[in-house]
Amino acid sequence: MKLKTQIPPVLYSIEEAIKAYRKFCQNNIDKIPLDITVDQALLLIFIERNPKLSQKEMAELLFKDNASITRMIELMVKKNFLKREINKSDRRRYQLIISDNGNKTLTLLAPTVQYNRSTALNGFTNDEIIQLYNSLQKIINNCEKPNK
Amino acid sequence: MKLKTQIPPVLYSIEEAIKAYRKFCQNNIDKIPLDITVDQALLLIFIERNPKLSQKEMAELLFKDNASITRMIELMVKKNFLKREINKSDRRRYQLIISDNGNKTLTLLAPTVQYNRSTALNGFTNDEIIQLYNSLQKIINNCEKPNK
DNA sequence: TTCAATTAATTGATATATCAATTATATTTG
DNA sequence: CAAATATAATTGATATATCAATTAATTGAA
Repeated sequence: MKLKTQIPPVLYSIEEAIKAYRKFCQNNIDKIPLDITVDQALLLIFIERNPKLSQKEMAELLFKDNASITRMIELMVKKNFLKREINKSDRRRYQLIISDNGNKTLTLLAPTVQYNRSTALNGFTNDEIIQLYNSLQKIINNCEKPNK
Repeated sequence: MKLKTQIPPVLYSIEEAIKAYRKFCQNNIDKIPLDITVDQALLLIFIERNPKLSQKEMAELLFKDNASITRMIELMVKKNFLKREINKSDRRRYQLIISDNGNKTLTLLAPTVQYNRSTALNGFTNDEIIQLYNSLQKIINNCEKPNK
Protein backbone atom coordinates (compact mmCIF):
# COMPACT_ATOMS: atom_id res chain seq x y z
CA MET A 1 0.00 0.00 0.00
CA LYS A 2 1.31 3.40 -0.95
CA LEU A 3 1.21 5.94 1.84
CA LYS A 4 0.08 9.31 0.68
CA THR A 5 2.39 12.03 1.93
CA GLN A 6 0.49 14.52 4.01
CA ILE A 7 0.44 18.00 2.48
CA PRO A 8 1.46 20.50 5.16
CA PRO A 9 -0.86 23.44 5.97
CA VAL A 10 1.33 25.87 4.17
CA LEU A 11 -1.13 28.76 3.90
CA TYR A 12 -1.71 28.56 7.61
CA SER A 13 2.07 28.65 8.09
CA ILE A 14 2.32 31.86 6.11
CA GLU A 15 -0.01 33.48 8.60
CA GLU A 16 1.95 32.03 11.48
CA ALA A 17 5.28 33.15 10.05
CA ILE A 18 4.25 36.73 9.46
CA LYS A 19 2.72 37.01 12.92
CA ALA A 20 5.83 35.56 14.55
CA TYR A 21 8.05 37.90 12.56
CA ARG A 22 5.97 40.95 13.41
CA LYS A 23 5.92 40.12 17.09
CA PHE A 24 9.67 39.55 17.04
CA CYS A 25 10.23 42.90 15.32
CA GLN A 26 7.97 44.77 17.70
CA ASN A 27 9.64 43.24 20.76
CA ASN A 28 13.06 44.28 19.52
CA ILE A 29 11.90 47.79 18.70
CA ASP A 30 10.39 48.10 22.16
CA LYS A 31 13.78 47.26 23.65
CA ILE A 32 15.45 50.29 22.11
CA PRO A 33 13.06 51.74 23.46
CA LEU A 34 11.01 53.72 20.99
CA ASP A 35 7.35 54.56 21.04
CA ILE A 36 6.73 53.37 17.49
CA THR A 37 5.01 50.39 15.89
CA VAL A 38 6.44 48.14 13.19
CA ASP A 39 4.15 49.61 10.56
CA GLN A 40 4.87 53.17 11.58
CA ALA A 41 8.59 52.40 11.37
CA LEU A 42 8.14 50.85 7.95
CA LEU A 43 6.19 53.86 6.77
CA LEU A 44 8.93 56.16 8.02
CA ILE A 45 11.53 54.13 6.13
CA PHE A 46 9.50 54.27 2.93
CA ILE A 47 9.07 58.03 3.20
CA GLU A 48 12.78 58.48 3.79
CA ARG A 49 13.55 56.49 0.65
CA ASN A 50 10.97 58.27 -1.43
CA PRO A 51 9.73 61.56 0.03
CA LYS A 52 7.41 62.18 -2.92
CA LEU A 53 5.09 59.28 -2.23
CA SER A 54 1.40 60.07 -2.09
CA GLN A 55 -0.64 58.47 0.67
CA LYS A 56 -2.29 56.32 -1.93
CA GLU A 57 1.08 54.98 -3.06
CA MET A 58 2.08 54.35 0.54
CA ALA A 59 -1.09 52.39 1.08
CA GLU A 60 -0.20 50.17 -1.86
CA LEU A 61 3.37 49.68 -0.70
CA LEU A 62 2.27 48.70 2.78
CA PHE A 63 -0.68 46.61 1.52
CA LYS A 64 -3.09 48.77 3.45
CA ASP A 65 -6.21 50.80 2.88
CA ASN A 66 -6.10 54.54 2.22
CA ALA A 67 -8.10 55.14 5.37
CA SER A 68 -5.57 53.27 7.47
CA ILE A 69 -2.73 55.36 6.10
CA THR A 70 -4.61 58.57 6.79
CA ARG A 71 -5.03 57.58 10.41
CA MET A 72 -1.50 56.29 10.80
CA ILE A 73 -0.15 59.55 9.48
CA GLU A 74 -2.37 61.60 11.75
CA LEU A 75 -0.97 59.69 14.67
CA MET A 76 2.60 60.00 13.47
CA VAL A 77 2.16 63.75 13.12
CA LYS A 78 0.76 63.85 16.65
CA LYS A 79 3.72 61.82 17.89
CA ASN A 80 6.05 64.15 16.03
CA PHE A 81 7.61 61.74 13.59
CA LEU A 82 6.22 63.59 10.59
CA LYS A 83 5.03 66.98 9.42
CA ARG A 84 2.58 67.68 6.68
CA GLU A 85 2.73 70.41 4.11
CA ILE A 86 0.47 71.13 1.21
CA ASN A 87 1.83 69.91 -2.11
CA LYS A 88 1.71 72.97 -4.33
CA SER A 89 1.71 71.09 -7.62
CA ASP A 90 -1.31 69.03 -6.58
CA ARG A 91 -3.31 70.48 -3.76
CA ARG A 92 -5.20 67.25 -3.15
CA ARG A 93 -1.98 65.70 -1.90
CA TYR A 94 0.27 66.40 1.00
CA GLN A 95 4.00 66.62 1.18
CA LEU A 96 5.17 64.60 4.16
CA ILE A 97 8.32 65.75 5.89
CA ILE A 98 10.23 63.66 8.36
CA SER A 99 10.75 65.73 11.50
CA ASP A 100 14.00 65.90 13.44
CA ASN A 101 12.55 63.42 15.88
CA GLY A 102 11.61 61.21 12.94
CA ASN A 103 15.16 61.28 11.64
CA LYS A 104 16.57 60.54 15.06
CA THR A 105 14.17 57.64 15.32
CA LEU A 106 15.28 56.31 11.94
CA THR A 107 18.89 56.38 13.06
CA LEU A 108 18.07 54.55 16.26
CA LEU A 109 15.95 52.02 14.39
CA ALA A 110 18.44 51.11 11.69
CA PRO A 111 20.49 48.48 13.54
CA THR A 112 17.37 46.77 14.86
CA VAL A 113 15.75 46.68 11.43
CA GLN A 114 18.89 45.05 10.10
CA TYR A 115 19.06 42.64 13.04
CA ASN A 116 15.41 41.67 12.68
CA ARG A 117 15.78 40.79 9.02
CA SER A 118 18.98 38.88 9.33
CA THR A 119 17.86 36.97 12.41
CA ALA A 120 14.58 35.95 10.81
CA LEU A 121 16.52 34.61 7.84
CA ASN A 122 19.25 33.01 9.89
CA GLY A 123 20.47 29.76 8.35
CA PHE A 124 19.01 30.45 4.91
CA THR A 125 21.10 30.02 1.80
CA ASN A 126 20.65 32.47 -1.04
CA ASP A 127 19.02 29.76 -3.11
CA GLU A 128 16.57 28.99 -0.36
CA ILE A 129 15.59 32.64 -0.13
CA ILE A 130 15.08 32.88 -3.85
CA GLN A 131 13.05 29.69 -3.86
CA LEU A 132 10.89 31.00 -1.00
CA TYR A 133 10.43 34.30 -2.77
CA ASN A 134 9.39 32.59 -5.99
CA SER A 135 6.89 30.38 -4.23
CA LEU A 136 5.32 33.37 -2.51
CA GLN A 137 5.11 35.25 -5.79
CA LYS A 138 3.38 32.27 -7.31
CA ILE A 139 0.75 32.32 -4.56
CA ILE A 140 0.28 36.06 -4.99
CA ASN A 141 -0.19 35.57 -8.68
CA ASN A 142 -2.63 32.70 -8.19
CA CYS A 143 -4.73 34.86 -5.88
CA GLU A 144 -4.67 37.96 -8.03
CA LYS A 145 -5.19 36.28 -11.37
CA PRO A 146 -6.94 33.06 -10.49
CA ASN A 147 -8.26 32.47 -14.01
CA LYS A 148 -4.96 31.93 -15.72
CA MET B 1 33.87 41.87 -11.51
CA LYS B 2 31.48 39.56 -9.74
CA LEU B 3 27.91 40.75 -9.67
CA LYS B 4 26.29 40.21 -6.33
CA THR B 5 22.87 38.65 -6.72
CA GLN B 6 20.20 40.84 -5.20
CA ILE B 7 18.45 39.20 -2.26
CA PRO B 8 14.71 39.52 -2.78
CA PRO B 9 12.56 41.16 -0.07
CA VAL B 10 11.20 37.87 1.08
CA LEU B 11 9.77 38.98 4.42
CA TYR B 12 7.87 41.72 2.65
CA SER B 13 6.56 39.09 0.22
CA ILE B 14 5.21 37.01 3.06
CA GLU B 15 3.08 39.96 4.09
CA GLU B 16 2.01 40.51 0.50
CA ALA B 17 1.15 36.85 -0.01
CA ILE B 18 -0.99 36.52 3.09
CA LYS B 19 -2.86 39.73 2.29
CA ALA B 20 -3.48 38.63 -1.28
CA TYR B 21 -4.67 35.23 -0.11
CA ARG B 22 -6.99 36.69 2.52
CA LYS B 23 -8.51 39.12 0.07
CA PHE B 24 -8.99 36.35 -2.46
CA CYS B 25 -10.68 34.15 0.15
CA GLN B 26 -12.97 36.93 1.33
CA ASN B 27 -14.01 37.82 -2.21
CA ASN B 28 -14.94 34.22 -2.92
CA ILE B 29 -16.86 33.87 0.32
CA ASP B 30 -18.76 37.05 -0.47
CA LYS B 31 -19.84 35.53 -3.77
CA ILE B 32 -21.66 32.66 -2.08
CA PRO B 33 -22.97 35.02 -0.54
CA LEU B 34 -22.52 34.65 3.20
CA ASP B 35 -22.28 37.33 5.83
CA ILE B 36 -19.12 35.91 7.38
CA THR B 37 -15.45 36.90 7.46
CA VAL B 38 -12.50 34.65 6.69
CA ASP B 39 -11.50 34.51 10.35
CA GLN B 40 -15.01 33.81 11.53
CA ALA B 41 -15.23 31.01 8.99
CA LEU B 42 -11.92 29.60 10.14
CA LEU B 43 -13.05 29.74 13.75
CA LEU B 44 -16.24 27.92 12.86
CA ILE B 45 -14.22 25.21 11.11
CA PHE B 46 -11.93 24.79 14.10
CA ILE B 47 -14.86 24.49 16.49
CA GLU B 48 -16.49 21.90 14.26
CA ARG B 49 -13.31 19.84 14.28
CA ASN B 50 -12.80 20.17 17.99
CA PRO B 51 -15.87 21.31 19.94
CA LYS B 52 -14.03 21.17 23.26
CA LEU B 53 -11.61 23.99 22.48
CA SER B 54 -11.36 26.74 25.06
CA GLN B 55 -11.24 30.31 23.81
CA LYS B 56 -7.63 30.47 24.87
CA GLU B 57 -6.81 27.49 22.69
CA MET B 58 -8.70 29.03 19.79
CA ALA B 59 -6.72 32.20 20.18
CA GLU B 60 -3.50 30.22 19.89
CA LEU B 61 -4.70 28.29 16.86
CA LEU B 62 -5.74 31.44 15.07
CA PHE B 63 -2.66 33.40 16.22
CA LYS B 64 -4.85 35.96 17.91
CA ASP B 65 -5.28 37.56 21.27
CA ASN B 66 -7.79 36.28 23.82
CA ALA B 67 -9.60 39.58 23.68
CA SER B 68 -10.05 39.32 19.93
CA ILE B 69 -11.55 35.87 20.25
CA THR B 70 -13.96 37.05 22.93
CA ARG B 71 -15.23 39.77 20.64
CA MET B 72 -15.35 37.56 17.57
CA ILE B 73 -17.42 35.03 19.46
CA GLU B 74 -19.78 37.68 20.81
CA LEU B 75 -20.37 38.78 17.26
CA MET B 76 -20.81 35.24 15.99
CA VAL B 77 -23.37 34.57 18.69
CA LYS B 78 -25.16 37.75 17.71
CA LYS B 79 -25.07 36.66 14.06
CA ASN B 80 -26.38 33.25 15.11
CA PHE B 81 -23.47 31.09 14.02
CA LEU B 82 -22.78 29.95 17.58
CA LYS B 83 -24.39 29.43 20.93
CA ARG B 84 -22.69 29.51 24.29
CA GLU B 85 -23.30 27.26 27.23
CA ILE B 86 -21.56 27.10 30.56
CA ASN B 87 -19.02 24.32 30.79
CA LYS B 88 -20.01 22.42 33.92
CA SER B 89 -16.64 20.84 34.53
CA ASP B 90 -14.90 24.23 34.52
CA ARG B 91 -17.17 27.16 35.04
CA ARG B 92 -14.57 29.64 33.85
CA ARG B 93 -14.95 28.25 30.37
CA TYR B 94 -17.77 28.12 27.92
CA GLN B 95 -18.98 25.34 25.76
CA LEU B 96 -19.48 26.65 22.25
CA ILE B 97 -22.17 25.03 20.17
CA ILE B 98 -22.52 25.51 16.45
CA SER B 99 -26.08 26.57 15.70
CA ASP B 100 -28.18 25.22 12.84
CA ASN B 101 -27.35 28.34 10.91
CA GLY B 102 -23.67 27.76 11.69
CA ASN B 103 -23.86 24.23 10.34
CA LYS B 104 -25.66 25.38 7.24
CA THR B 105 -22.99 27.99 6.75
CA LEU B 106 -20.26 25.38 7.10
CA THR B 107 -21.88 23.28 4.42
CA LEU B 108 -22.16 26.23 2.09
CA LEU B 109 -18.58 27.25 2.80
CA ALA B 110 -16.91 23.90 2.23
CA PRO B 111 -16.49 24.00 -1.56
CA THR B 112 -15.18 27.57 -1.46
CA VAL B 113 -12.67 26.76 1.28
CA GLN B 114 -11.43 23.90 -0.86
CA TYR B 115 -11.36 26.06 -3.97
CA ASN B 116 -9.48 28.86 -2.22
CA ARG B 117 -6.74 26.56 -1.02
CA SER B 118 -6.26 24.68 -4.22
CA THR B 119 -6.34 27.80 -6.36
CA ALA B 120 -3.79 29.58 -4.20
CA LEU B 121 -1.48 26.58 -4.57
CA ASN B 122 -2.17 26.06 -8.23
CA GLY B 123 0.93 24.88 -10.09
CA PHE B 124 2.79 23.78 -6.98
CA THR B 125 4.41 20.37 -6.79
CA ASN B 126 4.33 18.50 -3.52
CA ASP B 127 8.03 19.06 -3.08
CA GLU B 128 7.63 22.78 -3.58
CA ILE B 129 4.93 22.89 -0.93
CA ILE B 130 7.07 20.99 1.51
CA GLN B 131 10.04 23.22 0.78
CA LEU B 132 7.91 26.32 1.31
CA TYR B 133 6.52 24.91 4.52
CA ASN B 134 9.99 24.11 5.83
CA SER B 135 11.28 27.57 5.02
CA LEU B 136 8.38 29.18 6.84
CA GLN B 137 8.91 26.95 9.84
CA LYS B 138 12.54 28.00 9.88
CA ILE B 139 11.54 31.66 9.99
CA ILE B 140 9.04 30.97 12.75
CA ASN B 141 11.72 29.20 14.71
CA ASN B 142 14.24 31.98 14.15
CA CYS B 143 11.76 34.54 15.45
CA GLU B 144 10.63 32.53 18.45
CA LYS B 145 14.03 31.26 19.54
CA PRO B 146 16.43 33.82 18.14
CA ASN B 147 19.26 32.84 20.51
CA LYS B 148 19.94 29.40 19.17
C1' DT C 1 -13.99 77.35 -21.14
C1' DT C 2 -17.34 74.70 -18.65
C1' DC C 3 -19.11 70.72 -16.85
C1' DA C 4 -18.62 65.76 -16.23
C1' DA C 5 -15.55 62.35 -14.76
C1' DT C 6 -11.57 61.10 -12.14
C1' DT C 7 -8.47 61.20 -8.35
C1' DA C 8 -6.42 62.00 -3.41
C1' DA C 9 -7.61 62.19 0.89
C1' DT C 10 -10.87 62.20 4.77
C1' DT C 11 -14.68 60.61 7.59
C1' DG C 12 -18.10 57.41 9.66
C1' DA C 13 -19.29 52.92 10.93
C1' DT C 14 -17.96 48.64 12.36
C1' DA C 15 -14.60 44.76 13.10
C1' DT C 16 -10.32 43.31 14.72
C1' DA C 17 -5.57 43.69 17.31
C1' DT C 18 -3.13 44.38 21.48
C1' DC C 19 -2.03 45.52 26.11
C1' DA C 20 -3.20 46.03 30.84
C1' DA C 21 -6.42 45.57 34.44
C1' DT C 22 -10.25 43.08 36.31
C1' DT C 23 -13.50 39.25 37.53
C1' DA C 24 -14.70 34.66 38.48
C1' DT C 25 -13.37 30.16 39.13
C1' DA C 26 -9.81 26.40 40.00
C1' DT C 27 -5.73 24.70 41.87
C1' DT C 28 -1.96 24.51 44.96
C1' DT C 29 0.29 24.92 49.25
C1' DG C 30 0.99 25.49 54.04
C1' DC D 1 -9.48 23.76 55.09
C1' DA D 2 -7.94 28.79 54.07
C1' DA D 3 -5.03 31.73 51.76
C1' DA D 4 -2.08 32.37 47.94
C1' DT D 5 -1.50 31.45 43.23
C1' DA D 6 -2.88 30.40 38.69
C1' DT D 7 -6.06 30.31 34.89
C1' DA D 8 -10.13 31.57 31.54
C1' DA D 9 -12.52 35.02 30.04
C1' DT D 10 -14.01 39.86 29.94
C1' DT D 11 -13.50 44.83 29.69
C1' DG D 12 -11.44 49.39 28.67
C1' DA D 13 -8.42 52.03 25.98
C1' DT D 14 -6.31 52.76 21.83
C1' DA D 15 -4.61 51.44 17.13
C1' DT D 16 -5.52 49.46 12.86
C1' DA D 17 -8.51 47.30 8.88
C1' DT D 18 -12.10 47.79 5.61
C1' DC D 19 -15.98 49.48 3.16
C1' DA D 20 -18.87 53.13 1.64
C1' DA D 21 -19.82 57.87 1.34
C1' DT D 22 -18.06 62.47 1.09
C1' DT D 23 -15.02 66.51 0.02
C1' DA D 24 -11.79 69.03 -2.59
C1' DA D 25 -8.95 69.41 -6.40
C1' DT D 26 -7.57 68.01 -11.07
C1' DT D 27 -8.25 66.32 -15.70
C1' DG D 28 -10.68 65.53 -19.88
C1' DA D 29 -14.11 66.19 -23.38
C1' DA D 30 -17.61 68.79 -25.65
